[in-house]
Amino acid sequence: MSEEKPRKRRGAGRVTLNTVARQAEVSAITVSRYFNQPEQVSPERRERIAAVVAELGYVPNLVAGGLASARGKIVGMVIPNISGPIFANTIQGFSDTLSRHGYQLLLASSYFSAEQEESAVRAFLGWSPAALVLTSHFHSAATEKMIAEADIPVIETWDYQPEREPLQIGFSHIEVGVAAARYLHGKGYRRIAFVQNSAPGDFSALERRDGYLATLRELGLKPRVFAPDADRPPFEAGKQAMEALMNASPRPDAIIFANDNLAAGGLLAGQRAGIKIPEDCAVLGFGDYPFAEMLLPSLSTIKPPALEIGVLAAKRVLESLGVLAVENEVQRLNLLECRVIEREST
Amino acid sequence: MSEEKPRKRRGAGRVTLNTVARQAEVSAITVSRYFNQPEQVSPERRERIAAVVAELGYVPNLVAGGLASARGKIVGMVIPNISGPIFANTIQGFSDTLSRHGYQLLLASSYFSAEQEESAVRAFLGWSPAALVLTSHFHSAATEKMIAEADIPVIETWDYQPEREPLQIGFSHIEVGVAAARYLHGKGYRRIAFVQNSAPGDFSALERRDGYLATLRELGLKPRVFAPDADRPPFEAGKQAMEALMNASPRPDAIIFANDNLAAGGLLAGQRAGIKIPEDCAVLGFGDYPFAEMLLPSLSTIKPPALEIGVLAAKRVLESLGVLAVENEVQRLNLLECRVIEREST
DNA sequence: TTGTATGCGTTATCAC
DNA sequence: GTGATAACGCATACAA
Repeated sequence: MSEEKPRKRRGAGRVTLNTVARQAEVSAITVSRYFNQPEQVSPERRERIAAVVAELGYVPNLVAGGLASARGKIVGMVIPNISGPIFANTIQGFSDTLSRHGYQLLLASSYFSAEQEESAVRAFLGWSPAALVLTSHFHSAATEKMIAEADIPVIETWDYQPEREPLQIGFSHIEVGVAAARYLHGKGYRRIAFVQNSAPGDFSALERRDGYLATLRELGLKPRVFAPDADRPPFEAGKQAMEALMNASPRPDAIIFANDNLAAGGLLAGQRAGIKIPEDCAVLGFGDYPFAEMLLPSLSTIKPPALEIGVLAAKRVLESLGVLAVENEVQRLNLLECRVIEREST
Repeated sequence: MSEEKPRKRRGAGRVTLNTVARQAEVSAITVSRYFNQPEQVSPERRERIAAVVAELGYVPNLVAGGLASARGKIVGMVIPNISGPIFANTIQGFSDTLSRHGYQLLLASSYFSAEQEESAVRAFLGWSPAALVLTSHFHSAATEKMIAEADIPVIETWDYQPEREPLQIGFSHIEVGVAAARYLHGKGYRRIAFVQNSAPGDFSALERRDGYLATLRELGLKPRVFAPDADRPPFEAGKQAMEALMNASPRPDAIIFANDNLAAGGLLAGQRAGIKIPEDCAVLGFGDYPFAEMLLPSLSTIKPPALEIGVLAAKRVLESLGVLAVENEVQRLNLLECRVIEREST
């Protein structure tokens, strides 16, 4: 009796490729081809297989496939924090684009910590992912080594460093700092301060500061940087900064915050202290978080291409896997634009 | 020469368990135990193995392990949308708790579509995940069938339906509707309206509405439900609702919005139209999105336990896998609380 | 505590 | 276009 299923140790009675093959009266490899290169299977058998697959509710075991091919249909992504209002869009765009092509997203967060990133990358590599997507170009030495040896596409997002080897999708944080300073200068502000992020590992924010510093010097203005206490929650950090700067002399007439959370904290603190925004002091953020347009006054900010980064990263991954046709020529660098969103606070 | 590596077809020259075993002069299974049950390996060999692992930079192949054990250290999660301000916290809590115990997160979004959820579940099952986490109890028949046959823990989050079999972690949306109506009634409002979500698949929001309806009838008040156009972006849907309701007669003196995005849209539209909030009309949201406290007037809302849901879901998963000790007795239901956050808009 | 034999479900290789 | 066979790298079962 071919019905007699031998008692297996583990996946007892599970429907496998062989079950389907037997029932459709073809070989296992033909069923495999039915899923991976359907055009190589004759239409007649295709139908037979399709019927059996539907009847048995067969789901291909991607783990076995991954082991056999040493390349799983899975892509690892490490992001500083999942719930952050900007990165969430990147994840969304990335995940959706991937899954539309049969790839799955393996996700972990690093909280701006190189160690956490390293352990995430290590864990991901154990799944022999088809590709890896990281954030920024700041990694531990061990991470650098792993990705160099992994022999899979690695993409760095939210950053742009021409001299680096990995494919990059993002923008220059230094240029954002430059653009912020120039924009405020163009509006007539002259005592422009910069408030750093309170998260210690956010090196990209420091690059924005550096762009600001260089630009102010270039313009012959005196830069003024305020650093909130490390690890202070962003709203409070913004408040702390605003209070400190408003009591300083000379008092700034415009403040660039490292991100919108800080800016919102600063904005509210300023209003509470009776400071008119933007008349007494302009406020500029970064991120264009959803609430930016809902504040009173609404928050001027610099909008990073968060969703585009995710979508483009997925496209580049799929391209380098041969799943998607390559757009134009192969581009090693993918520089996107940040836009200044002018609202009421400047 | 034992150095002579035979040319392999696929993972040519890759460092495997056997490479480590040979170099450490132990058997492969001992190295396997070193990773999975270290306490069963003698300290002396542990050291030897550790040294070789570090030297070779060996990373266990989780794909092979998953195939052999028919249970990967991976957990699938389907969430309506990743970038939504509330679900993001659930993902964050879930992912972090999992990864702290060596499990990885496989993530997909459904956009409130049962079909997309189904295809995500199907793809996940191919990875033989250790567990599956879904949102709400609304699934397609095929999904129900798959999770019933999968023989792995399945947890439903953001919901609570006592009669259902799967483990649930969440709260009763009906009760949220009840609480919202009772709260406003308690504050003296009598013409209380409800604005539905514009996303058609958000059935949980409809349950909140049902709770509202039941309560208003119970209180002897006349309910009034407004449904914005389907798929209209939330801010605009809120605006549409507010404008429609303010021109209605009798005009409501309080509005419950299906979520904070709608509420924010309504709030701004109301102010623009010269309506004083909460004097002319109170506004209550749901979600406690980050911007809620930053609006002017700040938005009263109902705060769901987003982060806790994620953390608790991960804990329950790990418990049922035997990774974590079970808290107290095994609980099939995990009912969490939503709190009314009273701010200026009510 | 440690080791041997075997199989997990698929795909690469090569032959037809 | 189709199939037989041998890996892929690890963990289970059982023995020592």
